[in-house]
Amino acid sequence: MTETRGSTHAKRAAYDLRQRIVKGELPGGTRLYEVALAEELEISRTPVREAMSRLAEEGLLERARGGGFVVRSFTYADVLDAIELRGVLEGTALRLAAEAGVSPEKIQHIKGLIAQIDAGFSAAGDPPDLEAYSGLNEQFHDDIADLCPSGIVRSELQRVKSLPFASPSAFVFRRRESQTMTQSIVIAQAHHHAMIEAIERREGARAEALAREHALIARRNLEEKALAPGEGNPALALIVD
Amino acid sequence: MTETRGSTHAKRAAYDLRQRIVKGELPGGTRLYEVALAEELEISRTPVREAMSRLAEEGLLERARGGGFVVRSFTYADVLDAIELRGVLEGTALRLAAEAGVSPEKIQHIKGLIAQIDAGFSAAGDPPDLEAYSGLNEQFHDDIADLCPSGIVRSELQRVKSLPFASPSAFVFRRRESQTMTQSIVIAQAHHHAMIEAIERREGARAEALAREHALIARRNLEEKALAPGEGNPALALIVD
DNA sequence: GCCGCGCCAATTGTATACATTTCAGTGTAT
DNA sequence: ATACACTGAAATGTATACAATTGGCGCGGC
Repeated sequence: MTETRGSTHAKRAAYDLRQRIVKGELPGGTRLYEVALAEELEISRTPVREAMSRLAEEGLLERARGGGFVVRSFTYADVLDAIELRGVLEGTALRLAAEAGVSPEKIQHIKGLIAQIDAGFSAAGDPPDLEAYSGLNEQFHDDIADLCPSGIVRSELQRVKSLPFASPSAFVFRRRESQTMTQSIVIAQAHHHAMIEAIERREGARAEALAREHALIARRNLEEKALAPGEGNPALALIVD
Repeated sequence: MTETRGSTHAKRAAYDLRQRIVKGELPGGTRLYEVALAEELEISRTPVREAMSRLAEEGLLERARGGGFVVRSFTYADVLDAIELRGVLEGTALRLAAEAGVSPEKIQHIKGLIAQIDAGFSAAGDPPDLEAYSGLNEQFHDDIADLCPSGIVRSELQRVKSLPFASPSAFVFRRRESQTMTQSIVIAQAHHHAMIEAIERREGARAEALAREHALIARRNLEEKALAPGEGNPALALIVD
């Protein structure tokens, strides 16, 4: 390993391994051998173990019986479930935010983000720049989760979002895929408006329901995409079956 | 360290550290120093690091900036939130089970557990053996979670339950605390009956609502207990403020 | 007084040798 | 044929020496 990034061998190894797993080069179920990886990365076993431990914390590896680590297997059903779970946790985060109340400044900040997304829509109604939308969408989801007063809920939501296919931006595709894809973005943006309105009005149940429905868009996009296997979304490379 | 339990030094050290953290001997925010712990446990730094990694995976430790680990801090609010989150995740697990349908054999198994708990109630209506109730209650919660068809949801629920104060049995106290405590067990058992009925009838929303309400019993027990600080529940020792 | 710089001790990061465990393969006895 | 025990290679577990980094402290300059 020359230089991927990071300051210590362990961090670089973790980054490198993470990339390989997400790209599907190390399929689910693959056992990782310390010696082999150490030789390959030209470091000793110690930082390799450290890296594997970090990835286990992230949920990308599992400890194997009798020691060692195995790449965690994700089935197609797991991906669908992870997206649904993300919706459940985002819903809980928003409900708690709505119930506790959120300062007007924070509400305005979120509304500003939503307005930025609105500004990206052309008169025709579809966004000219999916790349920009993806970034703003991710920002929106991060910032709205921060409204949740519970650190426990925030951290568990963050944990689920860290799974590469459960991120809110995982299935905003980078080019116009179909009519329904662009339509789904319009619907998603309507959800964004409704979510912050629900929080502002302290309508917890509505905010929760919206977040769940919102996640179903990602789920539907995936299902549509999976039926038409084109150039393959990179976030799906680690699905084993 | 002579022998707590486990087969390797790392596992024993993890067990030992876990105990110390849960008992409050290592309060939240405490930094763990490898050398000091290694000398204390009479092992080398390597298994100490391994143990700390495992506890970080469990969520009991956090990686500190600049390396090393710190005992995670849990506030009283965190504990309440964790219980609520457990309810949300159990609710999701039960809803998915209800929606997917559960085999009659598994339903019967759960009903058998519930009947065992019923059998423990005396004619007067309160359980003679809180210890036995606690065990059966934990078993019930474990087994009902296994009905969930989603491995992702099961594992995240398991993760939250592993926090010592978020376990379903954390606030079933070992002796009769008060009139309301024993009453709450009667109510909890009614929830148990209703939950399996909801799953059997494939009433997903009802099952979800019941699980959330059920968790609120634990939350209420804790709140009542916290107002009257008696001999201190061990599961609460790790709360920092 | 306050800021910045550099040094030093403490702590973690890394390499490596050695110990132990695991597991598959193989043989034998039942 | 199956079960069991043995064996040995391969893997992880452990100890330890050394390297690199961090963070605090004091000194000096401004």
